[in-house]
Amino acid sequence: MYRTHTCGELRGEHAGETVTLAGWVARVRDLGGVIFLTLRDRYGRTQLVFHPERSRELVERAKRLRQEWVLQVTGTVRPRPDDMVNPEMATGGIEVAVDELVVLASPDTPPLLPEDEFEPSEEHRLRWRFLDLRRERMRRNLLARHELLQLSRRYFSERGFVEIETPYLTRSTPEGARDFVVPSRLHHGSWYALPQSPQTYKQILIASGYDRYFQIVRCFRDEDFRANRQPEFTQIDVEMAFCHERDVMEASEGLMRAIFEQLVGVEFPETVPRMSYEEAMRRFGTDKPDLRFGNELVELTDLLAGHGFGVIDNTVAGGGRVIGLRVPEQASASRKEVGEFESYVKERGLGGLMPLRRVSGDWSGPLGKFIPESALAEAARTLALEPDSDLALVAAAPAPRVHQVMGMLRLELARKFGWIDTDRHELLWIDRFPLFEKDEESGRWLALHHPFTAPEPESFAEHAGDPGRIISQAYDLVWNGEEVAGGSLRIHDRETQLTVFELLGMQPAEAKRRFNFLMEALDYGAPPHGGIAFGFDRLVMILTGEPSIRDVIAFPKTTQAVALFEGAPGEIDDVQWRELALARATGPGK
RNA sequence: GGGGCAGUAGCUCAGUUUGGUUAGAGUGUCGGCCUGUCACGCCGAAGGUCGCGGGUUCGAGUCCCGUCUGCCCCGCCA
Repeated sequence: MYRTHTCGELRGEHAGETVTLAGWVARVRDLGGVIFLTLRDRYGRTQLVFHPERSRELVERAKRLRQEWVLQVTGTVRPRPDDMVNPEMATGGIEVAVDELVVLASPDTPPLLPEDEFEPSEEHRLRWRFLDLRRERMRRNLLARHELLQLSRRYFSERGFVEIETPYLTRSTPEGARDFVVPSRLHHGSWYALPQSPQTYKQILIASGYDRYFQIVRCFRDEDFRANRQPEFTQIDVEMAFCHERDVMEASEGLMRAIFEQLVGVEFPETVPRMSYEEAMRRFGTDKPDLRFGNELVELTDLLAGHGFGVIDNTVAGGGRVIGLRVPEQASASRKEVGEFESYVKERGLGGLMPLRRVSGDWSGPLGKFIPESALAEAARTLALEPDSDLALVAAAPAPRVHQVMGMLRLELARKFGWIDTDRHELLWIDRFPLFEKDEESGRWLALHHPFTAPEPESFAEHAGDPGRIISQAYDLVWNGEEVAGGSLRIHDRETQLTVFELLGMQPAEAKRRFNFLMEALDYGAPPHGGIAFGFDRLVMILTGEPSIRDVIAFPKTTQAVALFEGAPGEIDDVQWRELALARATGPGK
């Protein structure tokens, strides 16, 4: 090796030893006589000293060193003078007095300086990713990711789960997200699809008798991207045979316990609460409520309707609801501030937002004008509104949109007013999801989770004629308002699976064509089974506190799905076009 | 598909509201000084397609139109 130690390991106990280090120049402090230099590698940083009394020639050579040069140095470890100890540095008690210097690389000034005090633009960081990855923050993130990968593998492996890889070249599935597709050279006109998840494969593995499966696996979905969504992302995919919901949840909670205790360093809750989808939507307007703060949605329909206030009465007559949200200590919010909250909900499809507050004994605003005192007082009690202190924001609109938008407003207010205690960690399960939801455009029923999710037997029998009311045996795990895992018990018999396909508008012949491989597996002895998949990147985001998924992935894509560093997607050459029997589309509509 | 923010020196930004002399700062780079710094300090210099294209104007970084790129949000993401 080029080194005897790393830049992060030398301490006082090494004093007097001759060591060899290798790394990048973080900073140079040339004092004219003596030169200090911070050498960096992924383990840490160590101060080097070039002293004229030790070697004038070395000091002269050290004068030419610049940031990000790669060095190998040999020297003596010595304790720093007492008043020169740097308590900020792990190695701050020592320094290495250099006797030999080898310059292993002397690059030009790099376009991105990893030690820079400024945050480079994201475009620049992605273009020069290899330099960006030298930065302390990215080093920390990638190492946290590594820790979670290892912990997860260890956890499932030690509990008898077998990691089995499944294909990346697979067939396109009709439902769900848009597929990334790959043309076949040997079968012109046929295409592979990259998996949106290994869902069908893992169910088949269960039918094959691998009764506990897991895989840390890449998934691909060609949709629009966000701060927490990438075209390719990683899941911890888990499946179990002979299990109930509770078994999958316990296995999942075990992983979360390990994460809390070993990586986050907080105590794991005695029980992880469960909440139905219906309750979550009603109380928080979302299926992934953030429980680190309160200020829940408050149902005011019955209190505020029927008093002759047109805005409310007309909405309620059309089946709408009136929802309020308490904003503590904002009774003095200006018209402009309230206007900003109103535009926030208007941009998201609500007609308006009414402030409700009692200041010096008077109810202000349109609600105060149209609603009788007694109803307002009751509404204030329901909201726990403190007079002369709190503000409430009230919206009347069709459900469930009014809940969803007020839920978004709740999060927006939490960010704006700092309601979130970032040291808190709140987990909960959301269950009893509807099996189907109606696609507004086509009017068709779509699987809310995926088409292999088992319905709850009673509701399946009871609501055969009303698919919207069928409840599924699906569950999501929510951590601090992020959906970090989602799973379900699966259908394990052909009859139920065909019925569900049919409700989704798929005839048996079509179902056979598309999913025959799964149907056959169900025919020949599939045990009851279920599973879950964790959004691995999102777990790392929460662990590191990063707001962007791109900051926990070594080589991510932009929101336009472009890799700025290596330049993907890119052209293919004419030979490839010919071999794949592809032709460029021309003319309008291309 | 829709809405919003941004693009000026290698990098991070000011300047754009109200068009007007030579487009500034910090940092980095280069040169000089400095023997205990740790974002070392001090002095000096070089460094610009104001994203790109078009328009208005005597004159455009600044106003108008178009376009590209990055980011955020809604829709979308079983």
